[in-house]
Amino acid sequence: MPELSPSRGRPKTLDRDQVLQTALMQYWSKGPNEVAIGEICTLTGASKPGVYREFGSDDGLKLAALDAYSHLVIRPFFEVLEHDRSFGDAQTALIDFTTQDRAAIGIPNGCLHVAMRAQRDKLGVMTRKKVDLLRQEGLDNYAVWIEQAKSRGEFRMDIPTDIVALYFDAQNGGAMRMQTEGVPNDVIAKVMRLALMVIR
Amino acid sequence: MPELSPSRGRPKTLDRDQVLQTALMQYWSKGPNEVAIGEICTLTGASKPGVYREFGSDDGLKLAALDAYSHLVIRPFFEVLEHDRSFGDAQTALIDFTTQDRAAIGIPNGCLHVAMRAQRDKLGVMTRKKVDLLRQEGLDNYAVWIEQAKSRGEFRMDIPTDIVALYFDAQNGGAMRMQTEGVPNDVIAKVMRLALMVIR
DNA sequence: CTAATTTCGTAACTAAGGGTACGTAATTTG
DNA sequence: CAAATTACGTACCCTTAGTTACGAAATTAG
Repeated sequence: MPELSPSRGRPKTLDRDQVLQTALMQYWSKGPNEVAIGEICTLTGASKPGVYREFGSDDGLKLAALDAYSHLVIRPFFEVLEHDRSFGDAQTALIDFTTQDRAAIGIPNGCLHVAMRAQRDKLGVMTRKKVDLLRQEGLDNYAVWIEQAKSRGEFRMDIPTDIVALYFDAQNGGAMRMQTEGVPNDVIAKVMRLALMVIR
Repeated sequence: MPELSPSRGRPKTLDRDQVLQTALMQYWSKGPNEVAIGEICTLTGASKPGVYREFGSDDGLKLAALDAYSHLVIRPFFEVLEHDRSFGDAQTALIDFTTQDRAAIGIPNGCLHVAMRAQRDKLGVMTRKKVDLLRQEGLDNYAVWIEQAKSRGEFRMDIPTDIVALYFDAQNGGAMRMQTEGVPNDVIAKVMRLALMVIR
């Protein structure tokens, strides 16, 4: 059902991927509600009707950007936890991932998902739904990781898994907020190491 | 220099305090950028020019609301830490304060200051400045509390005070975000107790 | 009572930003 | 080439929300 290069008609010139990447970077660096569609058009040279034809609405563009973000950042983030290393190794890998030097690799500080969670009410229905879904998936990912560690005897059994999952989610959110607020990455790393001391 | 009831002229009818309280509650419960000035006018029966005469601008009204909030909530919050009880007692008092049943006492969930920090870029210059000030004051308050606990031997000396202060700030932010997202208070309390296990 | 003073509130103005109507351009099919 | 088809982008529309111009209303001083 997708329009796979129709044989007739005027050829498409709008660069979907360029618009999407630009939108993603703008939303990520400035916040999802500080960027107007017209601004993305100016930056990419696209026309407003072109963008609307491609993404349907503001909500659609934000959804597409968040989806791209989830593949670019969130998925790799949770893959760090999966690879069967020890609980301790995974934790340091997680801290490294979170506090790596963003400027050096050309990506913005903070987390688009965390930012969207903080502005949930201002988002369209589709994006909001995706935000909620990603939040739940994140908690689930933490949960399986923790259960695994418990079954290996690497984590204390006396704290419910869902509480620990919320705790990790909170630490990540806190780290991302600090980064947004300009706290240096090495300081954030120290705070995260403190946070992970609950693990004996 | 304040206009203390001028002897002449039409008497003022605008109820400053009512407008301020309404604005505070609206910003607090819905978020500082989800409430239009016109809405506050409708709710209070005030006229827009009246509100502007009293508060100067949107920025001025938000500043006044945040200031009221700091006296109503933030100050009492940090006073919990001051009263010379043990570090452990102060911690449980802090959790109780944070996770008390808001609906029962008629105050909104979440924290206006945390919400404003997340929307910092959308605020006017005056409110933004106040937000930053309150953040710094908060960190300072945590710091003196921690130093005190250290000097009493109630807290490990091997972690820098400023790191612990950022950690506490992050936990509070996380708790407030959970509350906003609808996590039940008893669950939040459990997460906070886990967070405070770093203390020995 | 008149002038001076202070506040009131209706009815605008203005800018920003999401969204689209519509005429035009570029292609393929027959 | 004509018809059908698909995409393009200028120039709007419309709503929201912050802000104010301005004439009327209340009050006191002289």
